[in-house]
Amino acid sequence: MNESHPPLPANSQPVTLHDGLLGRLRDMIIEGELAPGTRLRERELTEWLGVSRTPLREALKVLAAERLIELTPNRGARIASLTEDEIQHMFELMGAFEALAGRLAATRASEADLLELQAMHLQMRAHYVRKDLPAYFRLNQAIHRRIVAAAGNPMLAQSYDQLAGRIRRPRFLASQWSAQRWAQAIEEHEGIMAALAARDGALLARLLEDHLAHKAEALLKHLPEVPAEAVG
Amino acid sequence: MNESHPPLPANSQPVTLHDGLLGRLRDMIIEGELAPGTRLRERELTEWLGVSRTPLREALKVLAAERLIELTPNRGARIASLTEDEIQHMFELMGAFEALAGRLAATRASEADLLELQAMHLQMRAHYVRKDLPAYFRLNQAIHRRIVAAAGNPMLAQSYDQLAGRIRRPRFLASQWSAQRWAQAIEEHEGIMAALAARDGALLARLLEDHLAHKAEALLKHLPEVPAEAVG
DNA sequence: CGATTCCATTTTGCATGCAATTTTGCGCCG
DNA sequence: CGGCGCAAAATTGCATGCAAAATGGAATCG
Repeated sequence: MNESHPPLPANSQPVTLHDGLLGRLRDMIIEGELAPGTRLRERELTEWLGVSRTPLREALKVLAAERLIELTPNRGARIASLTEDEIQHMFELMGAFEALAGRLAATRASEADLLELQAMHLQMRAHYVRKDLPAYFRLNQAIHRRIVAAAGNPMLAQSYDQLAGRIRRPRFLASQWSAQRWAQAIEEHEGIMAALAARDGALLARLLEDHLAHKAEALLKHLPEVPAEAVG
Repeated sequence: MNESHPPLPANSQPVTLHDGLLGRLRDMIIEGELAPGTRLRERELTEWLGVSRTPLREALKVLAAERLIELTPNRGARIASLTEDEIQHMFELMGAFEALAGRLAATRASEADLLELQAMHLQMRAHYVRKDLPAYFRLNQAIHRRIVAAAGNPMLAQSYDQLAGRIRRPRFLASQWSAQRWAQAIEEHEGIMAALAARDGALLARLLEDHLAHKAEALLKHLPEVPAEAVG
């Protein structure tokens, strides 16, 4: 009998049905295919996804635990919506996550981490020059996620990912920010990369937190312009 | 038809079976009735809890999402265990949570919050004098939770609660610390209360983080003495 | 004309049954 | 005596069926 982990290639293919459903539904919610407030009827989803209710219900329970949907007894599920206050609170928390990640990454990041982040940064800059907002947005998220990973604290990475998932949709929808804000964001990223290269944890933490605060400010300023159903 | 929230008295009684199970199982794991690594067989649990497999499986999925159990496809569930590294990472993250809570609570706490915390603090001190460790432990957790609540950020409170739930068992098991550490903890709490009363956010954040770091240090020093099955 | 009550329909919650995978026990061979 | 293979038993994953609750709408009453 062997108790050690099998050589799983990370989260490869989902072997169970409910796990696959979970991933698909999570993506659909985060990508914004399902608007907040939308009611999810089990029968409807089972027909659409080609499975029975049992695995679907299991997936819904998990999504509710992740707060991506709201599940009320006997009244079904609806896509969770975020108030402006909740978004503000999330950014507050994200700021603490990023600051901690910065402080840790400054001392724990490997040289390979730094090189990879530099490469990602340069490519993101290229997306900026080409004004390819979706690609820029994705790579931006990836860079921040990579910094968190370089902090070498899987618990932090978990919590970060969960919060990032919940807040991603309004962030994307509101990313039609002004060209000026975009330029400022790039500049801030330059500073972040420099602080990381210098392994100045205190500075990196401050820059990351400020950067996020600016993002929050830009988002909240543009929130009223975003379709109401998109944020709740 | 009315879309506003019904007048739910918060989380009263669980109306659904799986929700009730979820609470019971969560408590059993956190309280340590179920040792880490223990295999959970569905049939066994259903007989023990008097329900069918369907609601039980839904509850297990949620517990897995909260990382209180590990669920491997076709191979069932076992109580999650924590390595020493994971515990260390959790404390690192908890430190950031508490620091943020302290910074926010210093400016956002109401006078009622301060009064209630003072009362709790005094009672905890009484438990200390009586050397009632379990009562002290519970009230200590409650005080920290109350500070987090006073920070006025529900998202922070959520993340904090989830992490605290996962780490609570080893903390309790290792709380047979030396009398000296216990005295030091009380002293640190005095400082924390003072900083809060003075609404000095920076100081409060630092004191809370240091306090937690000391707890982590004491716990990790005593970990080897704790039964292996209790931490994994 | 608006609000209410009642009933048909829909939808959720749970139990059970079956197929597939894993685990376990035993005989067999080296 | 120890390792291997195979079959029986146990266990998990999923689908379906039934009961309870909620939803929608028409008929009724004020």
